[in-house]
Amino acid sequence: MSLRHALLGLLTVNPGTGYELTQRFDRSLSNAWHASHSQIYPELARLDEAGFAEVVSEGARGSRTWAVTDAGREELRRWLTESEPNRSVRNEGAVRLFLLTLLDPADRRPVLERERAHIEEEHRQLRALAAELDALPEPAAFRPVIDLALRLGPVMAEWMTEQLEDG
Amino acid sequence: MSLRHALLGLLTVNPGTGYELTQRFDRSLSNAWHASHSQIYPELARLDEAGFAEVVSEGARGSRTWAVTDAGREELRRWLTESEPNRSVRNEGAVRLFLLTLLDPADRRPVLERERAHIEEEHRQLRALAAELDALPEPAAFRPVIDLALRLGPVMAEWMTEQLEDG
DNA sequence: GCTTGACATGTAAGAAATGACATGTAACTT
DNA sequence: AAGTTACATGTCATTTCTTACATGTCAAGC
Repeated sequence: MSLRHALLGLLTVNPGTGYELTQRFDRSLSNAWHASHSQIYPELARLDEAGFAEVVSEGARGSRTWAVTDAGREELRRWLTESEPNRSVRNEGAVRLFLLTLLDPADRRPVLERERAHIEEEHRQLRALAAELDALPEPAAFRPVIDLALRLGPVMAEWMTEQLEDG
Repeated sequence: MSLRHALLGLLTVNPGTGYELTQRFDRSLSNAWHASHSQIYPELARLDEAGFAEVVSEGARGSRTWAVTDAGREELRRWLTESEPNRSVRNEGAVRLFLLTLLDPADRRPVLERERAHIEEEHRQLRALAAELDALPEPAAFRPVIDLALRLGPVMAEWMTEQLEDG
């Protein structure tokens, strides 16, 4: 159950409300997983039931701040170190890249250009995020993952450029 | 609906039975999408209903060979060129990589090593597939996508090596 | 002749995910 | 004072996916 552990992970980085976690999911995990609030709220309730997370404070507008428990931290550790990863991937963009080779070049070209523009835009946003993180007093634990993403982007963009030249 | 179009795409490459398509899904699209036969058989029936695919021959053991229709090819083209890609990605491995930064180095190390080994094994298999494809009389349309994957692998492996050195 | 494994197709229950519906509060702007 | 936007939490119907159940054929090896 990746949603459960992703949530446990985000809560380990920092406690937060369901609303906030929904946003953090999109900002930091968007290249790995997606979950909307309609999944997150019920899952927080289940984490509570399992003893892996708990409400630590209630604030304005009925907001409830959740934090991971010791049991939750241990469950996350167990999951990361002991369970076999589920390797199955879902990436529509990659499906499209694969199927694109079936189109004739005239149809393929604009799609490839759009994809390259998208990759480049993502790269710009990642660079901005990296700069933001580097300006913080303490370094973010997940900073190296941003570096990985920053390296993968140009490789994809370059491949697309070559495809556009060859096509 | 990615399953539908992935299937349409595989049928465009080559007609095939549901059984065969299940295998091809795993072999050629495993880094992009996964579907098991229990999803594929019903979807083929739906593609038939929609006029996008049809049974072109029946063989031994009740096997039925499906092929894409002209309408199906057009639907695939329309989907690739006109519809907005769904950018949401599901990749448990990437989630794990992200969350790994939360563990202490002693726990992190063996997981990183396992991941690197996995990446390298995938790379070996991709190289073998590439060699296989290059030995064929006509070049495979999707050959360039293999090249992209072959470039991404080493970047990930190197990042992991660095993480192991730094940790 | 028998067994095993690959080929081959289906269904069905349950879990997970999506997208829409529904409601209300607090802060800021005009 | 009214309007807008961001904050905040939930539910529910539908769709999609997974896992298990269920059945049968054909080829190869023993």
